Amino acid sequence: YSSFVLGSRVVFAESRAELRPDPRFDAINVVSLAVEDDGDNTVEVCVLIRGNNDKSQGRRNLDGVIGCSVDVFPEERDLLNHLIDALCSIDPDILVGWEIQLGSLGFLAERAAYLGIGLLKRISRTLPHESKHPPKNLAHESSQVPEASPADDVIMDVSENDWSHTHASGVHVGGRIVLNLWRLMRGEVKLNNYSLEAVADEVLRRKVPLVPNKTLNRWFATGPGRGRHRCIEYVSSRAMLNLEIINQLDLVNRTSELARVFGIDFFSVLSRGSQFRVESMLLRLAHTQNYLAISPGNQQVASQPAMECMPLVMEPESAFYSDPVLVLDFQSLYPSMIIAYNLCYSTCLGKVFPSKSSVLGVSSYSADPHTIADLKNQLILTPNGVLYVQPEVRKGVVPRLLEEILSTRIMVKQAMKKLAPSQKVLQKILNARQLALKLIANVTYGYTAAGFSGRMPCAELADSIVQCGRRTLETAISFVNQHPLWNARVVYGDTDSMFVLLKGRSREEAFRIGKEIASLVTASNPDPVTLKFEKVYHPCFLLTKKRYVGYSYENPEQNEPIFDAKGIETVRRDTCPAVAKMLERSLRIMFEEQDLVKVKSYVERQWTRILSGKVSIQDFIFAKEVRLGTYSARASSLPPAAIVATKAMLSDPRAEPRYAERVPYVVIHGEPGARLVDMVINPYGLLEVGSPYRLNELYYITKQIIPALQRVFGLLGVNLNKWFNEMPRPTRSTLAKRQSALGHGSRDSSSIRLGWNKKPSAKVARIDTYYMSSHCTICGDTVQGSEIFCSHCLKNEAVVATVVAGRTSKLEREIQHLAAVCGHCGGADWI
DNA sequence: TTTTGTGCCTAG
DNA sequence: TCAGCTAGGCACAAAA
Repeated sequence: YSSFVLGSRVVFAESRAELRPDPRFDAINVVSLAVEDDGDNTVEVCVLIRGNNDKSQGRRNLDGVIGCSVDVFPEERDLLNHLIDALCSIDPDILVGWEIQLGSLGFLAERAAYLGIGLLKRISRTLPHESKHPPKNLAHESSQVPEASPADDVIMDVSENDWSHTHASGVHVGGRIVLNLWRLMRGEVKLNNYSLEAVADEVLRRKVPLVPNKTLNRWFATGPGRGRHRCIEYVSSRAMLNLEIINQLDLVNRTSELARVFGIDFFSVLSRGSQFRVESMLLRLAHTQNYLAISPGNQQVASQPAMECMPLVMEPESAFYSDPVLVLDFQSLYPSMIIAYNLCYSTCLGKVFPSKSSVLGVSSYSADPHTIADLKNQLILTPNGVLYVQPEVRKGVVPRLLEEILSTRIMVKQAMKKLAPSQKVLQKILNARQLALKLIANVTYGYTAAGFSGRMPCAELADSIVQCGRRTLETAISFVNQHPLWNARVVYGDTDSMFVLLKGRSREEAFRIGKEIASLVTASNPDPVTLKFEKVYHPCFLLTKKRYVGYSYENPEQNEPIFDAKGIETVRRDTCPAVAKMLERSLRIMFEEQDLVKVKSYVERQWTRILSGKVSIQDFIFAKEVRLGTYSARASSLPPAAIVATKAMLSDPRAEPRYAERVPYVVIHGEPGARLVDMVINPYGLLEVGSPYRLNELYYITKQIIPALQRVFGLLGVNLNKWFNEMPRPTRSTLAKRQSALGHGSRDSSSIRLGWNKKPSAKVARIDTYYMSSHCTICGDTVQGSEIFCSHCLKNEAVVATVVAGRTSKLEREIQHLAAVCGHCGGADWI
């Protein structure tokens, strides 16, 4: 651990026109390594450039600029060989890349293999394997050096392997951990897309530019000097970003802590599933008690009895509640059930009335009747008709494991409280540890119920856990409903939670009653079952099962409520931001003002903006995960996001989305009666100059925004469609005048595609119309006279340089890229 | 027009 | 080879 080093690399390669780099055609121009030494937390950057022989010139222009070492190689092979040497001497434990398969290390390996260099093998820490199938020619050509036969490097190391391809990266280096950072980020932060820019914004709170490969090429081609320097600086900054993100999230320490708690190795924490973690802990404990686990085959697992029990999910009384609603839930309900009722593989005596005799889970067992008779006062009967022995007879392994996990977690939490505020590192470690314990406690039930891939599931045991939980919740609900003093009613509950309506009570009273309920229900249940009083909603909407939203208060002193939504569009990623924003805003207005007139004027204002095109396209971009190759052949067509991805692949095979990558799309006007899948395009398609496409405002309003709002405000008797139909329609007069003044009036009208919008009256809103705007093309600030850019952006050298360099006809396209480089307006935004 | 199946994402 | 669970809502398109 002491010599721990992170290596991070970004590759920039040549590419042809708009295409992404392809190792079969495009040479590597720049490789940048950011190396962090865990001992002193220093970061060093090494840059390798392909260029002319004049090394001194390269150095002179680059030295000291970003504090990195730069080496220039005329030949690509030399560059790669030097890279391999550098990696071997740095000898990092972990190699990180943003996208390991098509970019970064994967690209390097593929390109190296193309040039006859076995890169992955040569940076491996393990000795070359005694190959099972040695190349036949090797015996005859003994002079051949190992790296001269790199073909298997590609086939074995960068091959298309379903599992490692979709879940890790498929790129392996012996003795080193290879991290595919974007995929790890999916589990760390919830985002609409997992580009480096989006993650840097979320994690580091920093806007970073996205410069297309094509632009990098142009910069690089200017040779030693400013342009090439900018290219190198950009590539290096991307490499360092990887390290910064990892450090900000404390990824390495947290993963190490998980590895320590579960007793598994570092990479398995990231690459293996929950079963592996549960087993690691369970088997270790089981062995100390002289138990061995059974190993049923796939057939056995598949043929175990079906599970019959379901958690309780109440149908909520859908309504707007202006009275306080309490939210209480059982803490770690399933682990509590396992402990309280001694539920375990090792304590189960089977069903009282078995449908098939002597079957228990994946195996067979029938309890001896005499034994059962002897134990008759020491048995536990679960609500699904399964017998278990009491802990006095035999303490189960799973209950013991969970008891230890839960009590350790309490100890860790207490230890955290005793820490001085200065002990931040220890604080983080202990916090990671208690989270790991919580995590493992909650998936232990899943282990017993793992049907598809389970290594040791047990249907009866899983059913007992669920049904005990269900009975506990049902008992609590009727207890609350029947209590004579509270006048309370449970209006919703899901698995382990209760929503209690207190009609006509104040929030203060609600907090008092909430505490009472929690302590009485806890007292009426066996240890360690605990009902926790979580919060008071005041007011709230209950919509359907698993969908509700309210203003929440966690203690009586709290004055500012928290907007708390579950399951609705504001927290979902399968709608566009416009829907989420409008829904949240109107809910807040409703909660704060309790006045539908104000809600109505808000949504009408927004609809007007949308219809007049005064909106940011960003708010209308959908982004959904795409898993090409998994779609049903029976279905009529692919989902919209998959359509967009497939289209992109037609012109550039390297644009294929990674498995489960989120692919963005917008909905545009189409032929009347067109299906949705015929009206989706990549968002960039809308921004191109002369684009015939137009955002389908009516689709967004009538198919996305209105239904979402209707589900909420319909509960108050509102008809959103009526609101929309009776709303005065905005005219696009300002825009139309401007266009006709430019002589652009109807040039493209024949190519306008029309869909929902039956009247072909709308004009094309194109980027060049904004040239007549009184706003800066880049940042939107007001400008003087006929200026295109505001004074701030004009002061930005990078912007001006690129504008002046480009010919006027190119200007329009460049503007998309300019927004990314502008230091004033923060960069990555759309225009 | 209603029902059914697929896909996606979330709650717990 | 490798893979915790179920319930549930909703959009969409095709079949009934």
